[in-house]
Amino acid sequence: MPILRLAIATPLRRLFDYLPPAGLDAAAVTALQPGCRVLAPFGARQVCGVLIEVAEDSDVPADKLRPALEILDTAPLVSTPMLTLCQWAAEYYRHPAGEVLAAAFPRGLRRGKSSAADTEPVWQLSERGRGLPEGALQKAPRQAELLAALQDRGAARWQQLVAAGHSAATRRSLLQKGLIEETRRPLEPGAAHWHAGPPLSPEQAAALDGINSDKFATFLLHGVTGSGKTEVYLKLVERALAAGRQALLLVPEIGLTPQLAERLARRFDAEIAALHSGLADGAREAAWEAARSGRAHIVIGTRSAVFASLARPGLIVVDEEHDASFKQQDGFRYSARDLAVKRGQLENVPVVLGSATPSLETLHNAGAGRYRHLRLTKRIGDSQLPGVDILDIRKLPLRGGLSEGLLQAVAGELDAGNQALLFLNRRGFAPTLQCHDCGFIANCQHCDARLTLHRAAGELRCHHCEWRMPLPDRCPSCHSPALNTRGVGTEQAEAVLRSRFPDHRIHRVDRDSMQKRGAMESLMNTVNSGEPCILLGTQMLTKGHHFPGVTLVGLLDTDAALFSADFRGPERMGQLITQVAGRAGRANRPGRVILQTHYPDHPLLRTLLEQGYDDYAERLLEERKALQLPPYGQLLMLRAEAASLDSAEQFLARLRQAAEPGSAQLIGPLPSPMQRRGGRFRAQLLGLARHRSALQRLAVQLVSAAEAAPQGKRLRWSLDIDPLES
DNA sequence: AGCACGCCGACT
DNA sequence: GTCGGCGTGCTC
Repeated sequence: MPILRLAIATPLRRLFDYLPPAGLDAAAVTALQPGCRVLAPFGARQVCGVLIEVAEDSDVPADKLRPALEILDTAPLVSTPMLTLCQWAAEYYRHPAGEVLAAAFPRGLRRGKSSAADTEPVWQLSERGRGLPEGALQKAPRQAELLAALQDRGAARWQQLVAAGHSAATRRSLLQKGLIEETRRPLEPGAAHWHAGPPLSPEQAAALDGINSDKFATFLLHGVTGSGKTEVYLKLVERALAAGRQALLLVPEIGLTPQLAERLARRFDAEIAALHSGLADGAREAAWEAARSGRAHIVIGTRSAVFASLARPGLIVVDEEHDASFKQQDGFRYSARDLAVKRGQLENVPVVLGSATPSLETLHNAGAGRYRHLRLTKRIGDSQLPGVDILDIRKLPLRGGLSEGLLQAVAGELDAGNQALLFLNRRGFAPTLQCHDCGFIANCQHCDARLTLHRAAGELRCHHCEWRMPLPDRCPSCHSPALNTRGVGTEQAEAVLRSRFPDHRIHRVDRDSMQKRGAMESLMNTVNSGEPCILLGTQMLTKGHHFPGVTLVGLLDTDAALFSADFRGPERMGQLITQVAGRAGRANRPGRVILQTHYPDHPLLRTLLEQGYDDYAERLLEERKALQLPPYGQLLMLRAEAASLDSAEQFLARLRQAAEPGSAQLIGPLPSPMQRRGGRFRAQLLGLARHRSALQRLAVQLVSAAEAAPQGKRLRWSLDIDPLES
């Protein structure tokens, strides 16, 4: 008796065996293809699982096997390489296969909804229509035209007919006469067309030349900001489309999707499917189906799009590959960048990782010859990459975090008709509220964190949980009215800039000011109209956006990054400063970057600014090597969250005891960096290994110990392979 | 994760 | 007497 082995979306880390549904003969069962969805009873409910294999027999006792209810698809909804990728990811990240596969489906299809994507509705001549004598319908020229069109084309999508000028009224008349009919036909991709873009610079041409494979190979496209990486991507997409294949482009944030999509749409007359978390279920399903059926020529999306099946994959691009948003930070903690590379291998297509500031992992892979390293060192046009001026702000008076020197530089640019961009990675008015009389500090009741003052909202808010409260007018502890703020957020800097530059527009760009949908796009339009203005914002401002009119970039306070407890702190700082600085002086205007700091002689800062990101990264790699940290060592992190720190730590201590780490090393349990968050206490156990295999063995042991531990059911725990935060 | 079963408090 | 609280146990 053949057995259907299903992946079911449940936290249980195993596959489930079923008997074939009643009424299916043995031949039909063995012909079933993995990747089809199967409806099956699961405990007291019905679930939709994915067929992984048709097996000969089962280890499960025969009396426990239940028959599946229905095979939902005639053809696999997940392509074979994607099925392999999901199983690989389940193993690698030690995550339940059913949940990994669930990530590969849009919500509706995950629940067993039927997929109509294999066919599309088309109009064609009916039996009677085909038999109509020549020259009929003379009194209805519109109908005759539509009839003739269908005669020529055979069958056509209604959209195509509308585009050719036919109307719904004409269609209705012909339908009533029984001359045409609507049927469904298998989906066929339309032809893609495009126009040649601007001529490539010699460097771009050389890079394009270097990415010379239509088979699997990984390329690092390492190009300074403004060097025209996107243009190289477009040429690569062109190549894939010319070969009749699809291109997948991954970007870090939703905000970047419309921009790239728009640029693609301008170049390509082709179907472009966008996949990101901001999409409603219906739109998401449609885009996903367009990708899977092969109708979409280009698929662009965020992290989760790495799981979108493609009928004819030809290229995978990961833009801004260093960006942390490619790593999912909860639940199934995968790295879309790393999976993109694995996917390229499984589908045998080239993978291009692009960045101005590549991650140390990627640089290391390139250095080891696993990735081909292609460089773009020059900016397009004559524009120069600006140097960074350090502004020593020790002992200087600051207003809203701004020194007089920086304010004057801003004034100079505005007077010259230019735009200035100021970067402050802290939203709100001030990060701390303190009583001047008794020293009381407003802390969150649920987290080990200070409450941020939001003046416009008249609130204190926690940036780590949902907690917020009205701004008190007296100290809650000693009732003194002498409440002071400490530190500066974007809201405060904005207020200072407004009073200093009343005649200029100041655009604040952070999560609070950009809540409305389309706010970013309308801002981009205003700013790119070229009017002199000040842009003030957080990270949001730095990711990929182009501001051609910006000639001055100011970094108000990046000092905190110099003293990060996390070993990745310096890497992130280098990427951030380099990325922000890169926003200045595009097009043909020279740019200038001013960095305010209390530590002008800090060695990290000096290396970065004097030698540039590449040498800086080289130095960081040497340090990582000496400490055997990634990419020279492999990490895993087991986190636990409980009602008390004690129980979280006890749980982890138990796991540590149960594990035989072999050559791997275990550190902890230790309280997590922010011990209490959202009212729960967090602790962690870090695993370090020289080799992947040792880390994998450790991961297996820790997970089985966690599942066996009696406390395991009462507290929340999670395993993070290749964690970004430690 | 769901969902059922099971054993103790305040309601018609 | 029952409706329902969430502890614990299972899912091929």
